[in-house]
Amino acid sequence: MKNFFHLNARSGVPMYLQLKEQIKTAVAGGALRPGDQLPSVRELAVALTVNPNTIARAYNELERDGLLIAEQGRGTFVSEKEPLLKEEERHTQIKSLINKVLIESYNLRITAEKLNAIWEERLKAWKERLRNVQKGDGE
Amino acid sequence: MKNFFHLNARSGVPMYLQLKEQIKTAVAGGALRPGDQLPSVRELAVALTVNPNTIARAYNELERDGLLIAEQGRGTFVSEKEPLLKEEERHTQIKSLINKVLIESYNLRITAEKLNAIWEERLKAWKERLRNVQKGDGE
DNA sequence: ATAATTGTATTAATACATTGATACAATTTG
DNA sequence: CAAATTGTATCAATGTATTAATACAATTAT
Repeated sequence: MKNFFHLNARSGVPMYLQLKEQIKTAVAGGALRPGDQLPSVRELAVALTVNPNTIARAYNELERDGLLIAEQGRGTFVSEKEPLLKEEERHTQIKSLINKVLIESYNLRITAEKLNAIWEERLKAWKERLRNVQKGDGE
Repeated sequence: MKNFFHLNARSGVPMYLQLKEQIKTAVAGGALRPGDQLPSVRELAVALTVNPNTIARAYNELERDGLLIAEQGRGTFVSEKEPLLKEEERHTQIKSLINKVLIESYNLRITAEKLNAIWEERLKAWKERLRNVQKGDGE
């Protein structure tokens, strides 16, 4: 399996968190699809020259979040199930993230109008990407 | 001065970070306006039953970000200046935050359409709030 | 069956972040 | 000018997070 991932031991960000982010991005970007198998804990540990526990921790937390499924003896896969949280909870989570954007935007002196323009631009790019993913070219 | 702030020592989130968030929210929400003086390091430390250094750290980091201005012997105030970062950098920062929203939204199985609906609702509420702040009723 | 491969659990070493105690420095107030 | 008030700096104590070493358990492959 091709290896999307790369860790920086001196970035300040814990390596297991770096990996989590990269997996989430790979799934959201279509590079990893539901059902896909991830590298084994040991294989990836060797490739990234890090302790297997570091990989396991990232996998574990993403399983807890419902994004991955780990099966002992078989491997770890991108989940094909619905997320664990109820729709309302998921909306609450997104609203909270959006609030952070609004507050940060205000403190950066970005007007609501400019912010909305940026939003529309990013969302459009995102939708375009989703279309391409559906056609099959993941990343 | 009325005290907007409250800290939870056992929340897992460091208290100086809790305070930073609350100050940023208070500024963005209009409860604190440019030029307003914040409680002194000691005064707030007593009110929140925490070490003065904890308050000072939050103030310091927000000053480094350009949100506050501290003057020895005088006090700490909400900045009236423009932010330190260039416009392009500020836009980059917001785009990065928006990207996080998009990725998280995808992994939560929220459609782009639904996400946009939530965005428009939140933005509308935010604009409404900004209008009220301009009229003077901060918080 | 046995070996190999996978994820899991336990424990420990280490570094770092957080908070506090205390003293210092600049400005304002009387 | 002296006292009070403000932010700043330094140092130490402590807890916690991160990573690693190692052994265990389940499944698959031979």
